[in-house]
Amino acid sequence: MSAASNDSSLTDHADDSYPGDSSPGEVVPEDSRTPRAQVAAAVRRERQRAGLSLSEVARRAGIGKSTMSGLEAGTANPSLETMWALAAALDIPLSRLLDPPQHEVALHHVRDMPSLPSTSANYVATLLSTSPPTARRDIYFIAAEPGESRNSHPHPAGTIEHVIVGRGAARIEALGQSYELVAGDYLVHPGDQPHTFTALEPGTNCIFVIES
Amino acid sequence: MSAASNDSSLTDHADDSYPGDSSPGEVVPEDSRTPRAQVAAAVRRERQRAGLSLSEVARRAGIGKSTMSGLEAGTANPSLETMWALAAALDIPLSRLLDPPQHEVALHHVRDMPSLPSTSANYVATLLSTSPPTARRDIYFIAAEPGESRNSHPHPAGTIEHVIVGRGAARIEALGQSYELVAGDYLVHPGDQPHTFTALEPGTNCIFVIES
DNA sequence: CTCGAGCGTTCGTCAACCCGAACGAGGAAC
DNA sequence: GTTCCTCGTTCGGGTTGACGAACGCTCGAG
Repeated sequence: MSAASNDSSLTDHADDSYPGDSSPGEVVPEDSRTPRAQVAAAVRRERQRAGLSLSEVARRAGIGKSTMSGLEAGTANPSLETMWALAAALDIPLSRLLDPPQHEVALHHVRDMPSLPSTSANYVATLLSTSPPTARRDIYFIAAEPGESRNSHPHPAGTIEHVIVGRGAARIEALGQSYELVAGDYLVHPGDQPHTFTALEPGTNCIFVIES
Repeated sequence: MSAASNDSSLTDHADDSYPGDSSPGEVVPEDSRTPRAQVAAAVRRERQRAGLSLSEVARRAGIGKSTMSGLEAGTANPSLETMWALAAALDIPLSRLLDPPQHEVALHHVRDMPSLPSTSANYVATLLSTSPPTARRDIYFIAAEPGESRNSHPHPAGTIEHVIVGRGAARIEALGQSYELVAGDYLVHPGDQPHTFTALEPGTNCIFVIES
């Protein structure tokens, strides 16, 4: 319970430069690629980030201190429920303890990316970013020309669609209403309802951020 | 490596309607909130998605069939290395086996767009969508003119920044590298590292999606 | 029909994960 | 000085996860 009482996270932790993992000749290879090492580093990092002691986290998570100790030492192979409790105690998604190397820089040129087959010739959608497992969101780049409207196929229930016009102008009809957007305008609407998209100017493009 | 190699997600998976799991009075409650049930469902889904048999996956992962069986039945509490091997065999990120059913949708119509005070006159950022407490992502619209570069203030650790250019061109420097983007180009990079943004053409605008 | 191969489940056995308790170290209060 | 609290680590012990083997089952070849 409790939860929510966590704050911090606003203070600027500039001291995260933590030494190269020390622990010299261990029984466990510091492969940094082995799951144990990754989780060990992540657990320690998140715990220190929350400003909590090892004992305190163990208490909140309802796990033994020894478990925590071995975990941070990289000598443990924790079970699912242990990690689950730990993530809950730290109030972070579980995957934050597992996805170690936050992706680096990746540049994608629109011409090199696979465009989706579009039913109409005046509408080209490019998938920029597929949703990683943790966060469910896709990012599309849309280039559209004036002409026929495009009826969006219905997305799963609960989907939310964000539309930002980067250039040109567009009309979006959703929930029986019609909205006109120019560059910079932003519309959010439920994606599971039928809606139509129409470019109003040549060279119109926009971004779709689709959350589910 | 890898990065962005995800595909699928474009095709409309309409076949995921899998029966309500039958098995009425089990020893294990189908809480669907307990980590076991979530992992059980995820494992089965991903395995069927790969078109592999339970035995085949077990063989590839180097784990026992019985382990797989219990896992999909929701009666097991797998260890970290077991899940790691499983994810590797299925060629998916580990966290895909753990992603919880994202809760409801907090739908908020954002009509007003408060512009942020910008240090430089050639750079206007507009907060389009603030992140609800559950999902951590903000969406900004940036209008920028050529001139001085803008040094982005450091975001909290773990933050990821997506940049999509809608119009014009821009140069972004991150992790010691310099990238030039034109309309439609998409760059993702860690937001907790120092980075600079420079517009290269008049009337440049772009979208920032910031995930933390 | 008979046979063989593959699938998914269940059943013992062994190893290991998890826990509580005890330990030494470092501070703060008195 | 002493006392008390907390931190993080190291031990036995009980519980449980992982494995291999055997089971019933379905499907297709001969």
